[in-house]
Amino acid sequence: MVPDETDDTRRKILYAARPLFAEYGFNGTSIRDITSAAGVNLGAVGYYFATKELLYLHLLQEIVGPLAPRIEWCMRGDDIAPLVKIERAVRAVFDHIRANPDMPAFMVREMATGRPPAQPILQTFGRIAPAMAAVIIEGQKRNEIRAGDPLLYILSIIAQPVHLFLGRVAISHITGIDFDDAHDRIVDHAVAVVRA
Amino acid sequence: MVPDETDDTRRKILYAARPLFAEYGFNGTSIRDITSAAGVNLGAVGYYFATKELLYLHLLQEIVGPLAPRIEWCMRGDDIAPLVKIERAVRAVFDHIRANPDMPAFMVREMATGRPPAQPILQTFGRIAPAMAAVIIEGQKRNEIRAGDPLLYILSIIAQPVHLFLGRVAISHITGIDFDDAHDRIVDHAVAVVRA
DNA sequence: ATTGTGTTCATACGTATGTATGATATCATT
DNA sequence: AATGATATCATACATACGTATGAACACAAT
Repeated sequence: MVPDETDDTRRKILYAARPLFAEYGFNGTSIRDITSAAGVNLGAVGYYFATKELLYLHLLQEIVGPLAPRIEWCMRGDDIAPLVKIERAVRAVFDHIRANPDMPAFMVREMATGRPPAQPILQTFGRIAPAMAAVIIEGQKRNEIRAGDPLLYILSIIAQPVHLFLGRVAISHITGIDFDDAHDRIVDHAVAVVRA
Repeated sequence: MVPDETDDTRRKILYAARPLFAEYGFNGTSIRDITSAAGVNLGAVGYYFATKELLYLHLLQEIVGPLAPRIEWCMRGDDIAPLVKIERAVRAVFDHIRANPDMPAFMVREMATGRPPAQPILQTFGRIAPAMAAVIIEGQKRNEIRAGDPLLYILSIIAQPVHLFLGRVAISHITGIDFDDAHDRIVDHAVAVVRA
């Protein structure tokens, strides 16, 4: 029947699959990798998610889905300046990434294919974009935000944290410098860039 | 550089493999996909590149390698203001992406894995980073560039074009708006963001 | 014509893959 | 104790994969 939220095996699969998909991608992760990392039987993925792709999509929804209501919340409030709302959104994205460290890898892999991203991403962005665009346009009316395509600004606001986060790891590999303890510094950097 | 009938088998393989790796990733692209797209025999990859991974690395070098001397060139010139050098670098990255539309996908897939990027990327960034850092530090000394970690700025400068380019495609899928003819607008947006 | 060298070809091999199947185990309800 | 729904398990199966192999071919040099 409908699998319970408290179902142990199901949770174990989701928990194990997340970092594997993030690091090795969809095609680079086998069901056997997932089930053996989760310590469950090979057939468990088929039992709970029918196919590997449905498992992946469920995970994607779990990872990017919660971002939409968070951003929408940041855009609310008639007495709050547009720029402040935007800054809150940037911080919300960073917060979300900190709580879901695999999110950048998932997102970026989805965008790397030239084809339409998977439904969970389309859906989430379909909610975020209009809310943010309205705020940006309002800010531009008030001359508090520089003129320019709102969509490009939104793109920057979302992409900036994602790429800073991914780049942080790459840079530490290249230069040996570790930004692990510099989360706040990176956030401030991104906020400064976006504000400007 | 479009391969015609007289082109070398080796070239045909590289030409066919490039967009396949970009769209489907390393694991999502089979040697059979590549050779049949290239119209060559299955064994040709083994003959010219020994393994699929060496073919991939050769391609990666071909795609990101030329960026290093270009950026280094942009950083040269004692009588040129640091900010101008940086702006030239941003435009150079966009130019390079326009000439190599698959570059963002390759780069981003490399960074998505939490592990060290492949050698061609490490090598290229190892050349770019010191040159740009010196210019940024010089600009900060002159109070022409805001204080902050030079590495983070470099990261932004490289990542910004890559992500704007990838995001452009995603946005057109989500909103239906096509930025195809808006290359200059996007470049100016990125330059403005970086300058600020 | 023969040789030698570089290239192309069809095909084979072992392994890994996603998914399906049917048996077995678990456990609340009767 | 018996039943029946749910979950776990080992295993089977067809296919796809990367790579290896050796024959066939092209063709310039002898």
